[in-house]
Amino acid sequence: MLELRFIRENLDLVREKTAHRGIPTDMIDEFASVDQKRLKLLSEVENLKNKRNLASKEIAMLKKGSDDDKNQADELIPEMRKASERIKELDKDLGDIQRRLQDLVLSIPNLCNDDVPKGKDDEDNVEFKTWGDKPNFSFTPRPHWEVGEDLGILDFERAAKLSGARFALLKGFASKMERSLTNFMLDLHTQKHGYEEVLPPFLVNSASMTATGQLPKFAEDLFAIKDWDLYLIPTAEVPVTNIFRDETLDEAQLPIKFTAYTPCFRSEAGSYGRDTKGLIRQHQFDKVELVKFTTPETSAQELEELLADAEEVLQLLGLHYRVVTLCSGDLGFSSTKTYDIEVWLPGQNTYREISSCSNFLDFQARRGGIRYRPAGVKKSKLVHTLNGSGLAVGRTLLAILENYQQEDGSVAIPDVLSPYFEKRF
RNA sequence: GGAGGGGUGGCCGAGUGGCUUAAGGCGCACGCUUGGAAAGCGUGUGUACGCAAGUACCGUGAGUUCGAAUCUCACCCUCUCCGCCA
Repeated sequence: MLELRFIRENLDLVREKTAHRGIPTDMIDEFASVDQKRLKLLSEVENLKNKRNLASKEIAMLKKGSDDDKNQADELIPEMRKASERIKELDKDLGDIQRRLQDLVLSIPNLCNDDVPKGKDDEDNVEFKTWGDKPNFSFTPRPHWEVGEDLGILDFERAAKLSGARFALLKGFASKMERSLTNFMLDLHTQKHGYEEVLPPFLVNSASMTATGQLPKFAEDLFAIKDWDLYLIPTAEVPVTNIFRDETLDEAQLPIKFTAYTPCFRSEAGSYGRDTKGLIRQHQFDKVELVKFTTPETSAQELEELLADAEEVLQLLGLHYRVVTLCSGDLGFSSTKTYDIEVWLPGQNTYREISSCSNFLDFQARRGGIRYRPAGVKKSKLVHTLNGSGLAVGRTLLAILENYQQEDGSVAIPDVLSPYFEKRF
C-alpha cells in the first residue's frame, strides 16, 4: 500500500507507473474524488466533535454547581442531543467513505523501480546474468515426467485419483530427493548465509493475506477454508513476513533474515491447459523461502545479496541457469523490483523459473504496520521487506531429474547431496 | 465441546459514567550529581490523520448516554480446569 498523502500529491506519477504495469488506472481517478470527499467530511465531523467535547466538560462542571447552574446544564443537554445525532449520521457516512478509500488504496499496485525495464509480459524481461553452461548429452535427454514415471518414482495417475489434476505422488528416490533438497537448502541458508530457520503455520487469516498483498485483489488464486477466516498459504512469504505485523523493531535488530520450508498451495486459476505435464505447475509444492526485514537505506543491496544466496543453491548443485530482471508488465502487484532465476531444463529444451527475488520497499510494511525505531530517533519508521525463493523444491527436483539423467534411465545424485543419501540404519 | 479467570501505553499495573489531557511503578532518553559509575534528584517518554487548531485510539464491532476505559450485546484472542484427541 502506498501512503495516502503520497498518492494525493503524486496522482500523475502513480497513474503513469500503474499504466506501465498494464493495469487500468480508473481506481486512481476514483481515489482522487473519494479522498477529497473524505477530507471535507472529516473536518466537518471533527469540528462537531470538538464542540461536543467542550460542551460535555461544561455540563460536568455545571452539574456540580448551584441550582441555577444545574438548570443551565439541563438546557444544554437537548441541544447536545441534536448535535450527537448529527455526529452519528456523519460518522456513518465517513465510515462508508473510508472503507471505500481503503479498498481503493489496497488495490493500487506498488510503484516499479526506475531501473525496471518497461514491457508488456515475460517476453520483455531482460537477461541480467547467466551461470554455467548447458550440459552435453550423448543421448537425447527426456523430460522429467518420462524419467520419473519410467523409474516408478513419479505417479501422476494415482495422484489424480487421490486429489485431481495438478497433484503429484512422489515415491522412493523422488520423495527422498525432495526431502534431501529441502534440508540442503535450509542448511546452506542457516549455516552459511546467516538466516534463522522458522517453521510457520500453513494456514493464515485474512489480515495476514492483506498485509502481504494477496488480498483483497487476488482471492481467486487462494484456497480458502470453508466457514473459517483461514487460507492455505501460497508461499511462506505470507506467514513469515507477518511475524512482525503491528510491531515496532529496534534498528539494532535489523536486518532480520528468516528462512522457512513450507508447502505452498495455489489454485492456478486462469492457467488451465498450461504446463499440464509433470511437476512444473502444481496446486501443492514445497518451497524454501528467504525473507528479510531491513532499513530503507540497505534494502537495494540486500536484494542483490538475497539473489546471490538463492543462486548459490543452483551453483552447488551444478545446475546451469540465467537471471532475468522482470519488466514492468510482468512484475508482481506488491514488488518494486524482481529478479527471476530460471534453471535450464534439457529435457524440455527451455529455461524455467525456479526462484523469484523481490524488494517491496515499505509497501507490505505499511499494510502490515511493520515498523522500526531508528537509533536515537523518537519517531518510528516503516521497515523494508524482501523475499525470494531459495528455492522452489519441486522444480529443483525436476531440474535434477532432467540434468542428472543417465543413458540407462537412472538419475545420478549431485555430489553436494551425497551426505543426505548416506545409509544410517 | 463444557466451566471459570483475563485482555488498559515498550513492560507491570490502578481505574465501575464527567478535572482521566489514563494514577503509580519499571524500562528508556536527557540533565544534575560523580574522578568514573551505581545510588539519588529533576525533566521527558505512544500511534494515526492534519499546515495548525484539533480528532481518534484502553482486544474488535455494534449499542445506551449530553458525555463511555468504565454500562449492555455479539465476536476475537489468551490462561486454568474437565472432556476428546496426534
